Amino acid sequence: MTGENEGPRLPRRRVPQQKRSRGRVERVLEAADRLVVSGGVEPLSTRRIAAAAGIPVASLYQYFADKEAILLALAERDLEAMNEQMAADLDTLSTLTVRAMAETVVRAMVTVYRRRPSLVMIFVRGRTIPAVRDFCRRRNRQVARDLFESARRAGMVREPSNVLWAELAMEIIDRLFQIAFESSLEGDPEIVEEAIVAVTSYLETHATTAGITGVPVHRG
Amino acid sequence: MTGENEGPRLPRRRVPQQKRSRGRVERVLEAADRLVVSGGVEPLSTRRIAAAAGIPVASLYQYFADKEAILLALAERDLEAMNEQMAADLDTLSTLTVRAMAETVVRAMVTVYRRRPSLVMIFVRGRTIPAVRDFCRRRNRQVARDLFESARRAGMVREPSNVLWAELAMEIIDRLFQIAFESSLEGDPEIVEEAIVAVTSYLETHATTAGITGVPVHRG
Amino acid sequence: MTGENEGPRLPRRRVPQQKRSRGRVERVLEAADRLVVSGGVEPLSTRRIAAAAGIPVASLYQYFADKEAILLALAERDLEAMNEQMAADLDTLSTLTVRAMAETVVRAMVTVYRRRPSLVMIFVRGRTIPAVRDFCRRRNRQVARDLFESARRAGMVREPSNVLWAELAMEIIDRLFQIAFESSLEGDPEIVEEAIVAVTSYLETHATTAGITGVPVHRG
Amino acid sequence: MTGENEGPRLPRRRVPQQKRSRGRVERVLEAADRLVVSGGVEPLSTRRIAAAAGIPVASLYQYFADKEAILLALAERDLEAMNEQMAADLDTLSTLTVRAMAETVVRAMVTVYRRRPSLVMIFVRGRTIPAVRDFCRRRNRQVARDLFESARRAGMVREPSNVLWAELAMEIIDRLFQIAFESSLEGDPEIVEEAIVAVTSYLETHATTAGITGVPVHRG
DNA sequence: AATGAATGAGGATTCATTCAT
DNA sequence: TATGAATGAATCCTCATTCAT
Repeated sequence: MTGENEGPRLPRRRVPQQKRSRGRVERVLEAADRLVVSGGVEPLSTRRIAAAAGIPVASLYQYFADKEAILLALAERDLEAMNEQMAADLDTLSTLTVRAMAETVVRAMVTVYRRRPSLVMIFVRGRTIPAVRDFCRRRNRQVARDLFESARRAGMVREPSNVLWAELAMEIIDRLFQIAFESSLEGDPEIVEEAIVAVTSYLETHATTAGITGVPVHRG
Repeated sequence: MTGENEGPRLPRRRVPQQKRSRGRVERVLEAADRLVVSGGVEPLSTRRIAAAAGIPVASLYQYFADKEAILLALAERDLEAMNEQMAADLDTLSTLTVRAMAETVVRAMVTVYRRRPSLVMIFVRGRTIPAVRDFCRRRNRQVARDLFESARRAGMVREPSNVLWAELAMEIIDRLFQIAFESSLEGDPEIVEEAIVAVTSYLETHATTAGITGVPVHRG
Repeated sequence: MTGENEGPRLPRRRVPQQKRSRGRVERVLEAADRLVVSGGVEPLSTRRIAAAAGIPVASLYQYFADKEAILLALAERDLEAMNEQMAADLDTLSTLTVRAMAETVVRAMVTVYRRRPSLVMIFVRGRTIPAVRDFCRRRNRQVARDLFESARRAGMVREPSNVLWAELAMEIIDRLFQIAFESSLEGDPEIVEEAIVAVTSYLETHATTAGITGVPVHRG
Repeated sequence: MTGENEGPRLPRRRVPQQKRSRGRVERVLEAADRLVVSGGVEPLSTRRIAAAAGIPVASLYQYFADKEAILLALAERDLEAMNEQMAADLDTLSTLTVRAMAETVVRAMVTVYRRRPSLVMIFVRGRTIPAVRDFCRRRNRQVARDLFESARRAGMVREPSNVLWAELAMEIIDRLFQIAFESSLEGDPEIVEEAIVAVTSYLETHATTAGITGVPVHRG
């Protein structure tokens, strides 16, 4: 139906590579990672990070614009992995449906969250930091747009379409993940399943019949 | 099956009346209200509140346990109004459906948010304050449980039922409201409509046929 | 000629009495005084002041709005004394001339500067602090206006008169004092004499004949 | 009495040519110039200068001993122009009087200040930087000495003469210029005129009759 | 000659809360 | 009940400069 449908594709956005000096930067990120996993995002301070990394506070500002930049760099690193996981998993689908896409995306996210506790601490539980909250909002929006574009090109979205649908869907997932991961780093499986149900049922209200019954994927 | 169905009912939970000294307390709340509406929740401080209320900082602690208590008292006052609005509006329904309940609840919430800008500032945009975030979470859970109980008693919920469904539904609404009210105190109407769609479609996946087609309300 | 001439009078401007707690405030001022006299105005810091006063840094902010306020309070205290000295000395004049007023004012200032080394450190040498510089500028202007008003009322100033003359005269004195006191807390006497000459010769260019030859003072 | 009077002469002091590498140095100075004119002297920092010049911070130290040296080099460049303006304008006088010299010098200064806003920002308004303040003091003293020497050789100064007179005169001009240029880069004309009056009247108290009535200039 | 990297030192201020009166 | 006073703790960030390469 759609002709040249190459399946959903998430652009691999590159982390903008802060300067060089790989070793020190890594040490800072690892220190921040440790601190965040053990104590959450709130009590993080430049002092603590610097101490944990074994470098002077002032040096932090060589590698990062400010405190938040450290947090976001940490998250970005892992979100890159999440992008890859999502892209790879979506690639394995031979038939696209709204449900399949939703499920695939949700499970890919869970997979990465489980592998990266600091991502949970920052991206899921860290929304009390305004900079983090804003960052997450932007990220959700971007991922939503990318997925939406794929789905739309695959003819799964009813026209006239509205990217807002995808953005809200992503926000629904995001919130349900906050609940799922609020008391465990593993994520409550029951809530994860409900997230799939919820987002699927919502998106199907805006889907074409093909989007519900299935669109075959042709790859080049 | 439903037998004695008296329609959904939200218990009017009382604000736990901080101490006494009504006049000063009111002045504090009004001051906090003003500050929050004009500047958001972040830059609020005991000093500023006290100054705006025209009382010494130390006196704040006569009426409120701590800074957050002020914020929460402010929210609670308005959430009480929201409870009433929801209860009243639900009372007008002669036929209950999942869709009707969802729509009624969402619209009641919008009504109150529009009337109370400080509620938007605190309850919707104020989640960067951990105490607020936790409070909202508890409140959402409670409202969800109350509504769920009504719906279940009305035979709208498929068994074996799970209150989690209601809680997640409420969190979906909550999140979509954050998006709807993020750039306007009026709430983006398009997003509000989508919120109704989303939460309805989700809840219908757990509803009985009656919950979808309609349950007549018998009042005593 | 002038009729009711009561001689020049400087209003005794009151220091706006920061709060109460006399003891602590005094200790802070004394500490700042010591530090300023021994090290000048530049290396002054809240930390050092607090340490020298034996109180926590945060307490500084109970008594003073900010760091500069401490410095200015110190200066103000002594400038009050200078006002009194000037007023008292001007009071002793039985005949007013431009020269006599200039000389009296200059000598009164020297008297107080010699008694208050910290005033020299702040008001004369401390102009590298923007807040101090601005404060001095305002003070000079105010004193100039007051003196000018007296002189004008005494018929010493040629009409149409311009208060700018007095302001510039005061700035001339001020600058020559900076030179006089730059290498000694006593003030180079030769430069002081020249200051009198300079300001007198300038003001006489704008004076009436009476202003040059003498106006008798009638007191009530 | 005066014999071989060749008119006042200001030695053209050479800027001591910081190292070499002309292009980069110029770029730094231009960057500093821009920054100073737009934001004043206070918020200047090596980082900002380097950024504005498009070179690494560390390279600044190839061309300048320290941060202040940049500021002073900038000022020196323009003060050289001021020397030339003063020398040239004094050269046009066919009869020397104290008044004529004072007026010529003041107007020459104004001319250059108007042409070089950065000189105003540094030399006139930049005295909150200790290095600048000291530099200005030295410069004023030097110019005063040079002019004094000319005047003295021309027989305009009463003996026993004292170079201090010239130094104080220059400081008077300097201060009145601070007032004249404090709120405008053009310099308040009224204050400029008063500066001429003030410095003339002061210097005339130390002048010979010839210095007041006029000394013909003989050029060789 | 040029520079990326590194840093020690210090800066002012804000805050929520307690307690003696 | 009311409050003036007091404070411990912590905050992020900037800066000029050096040095190894």
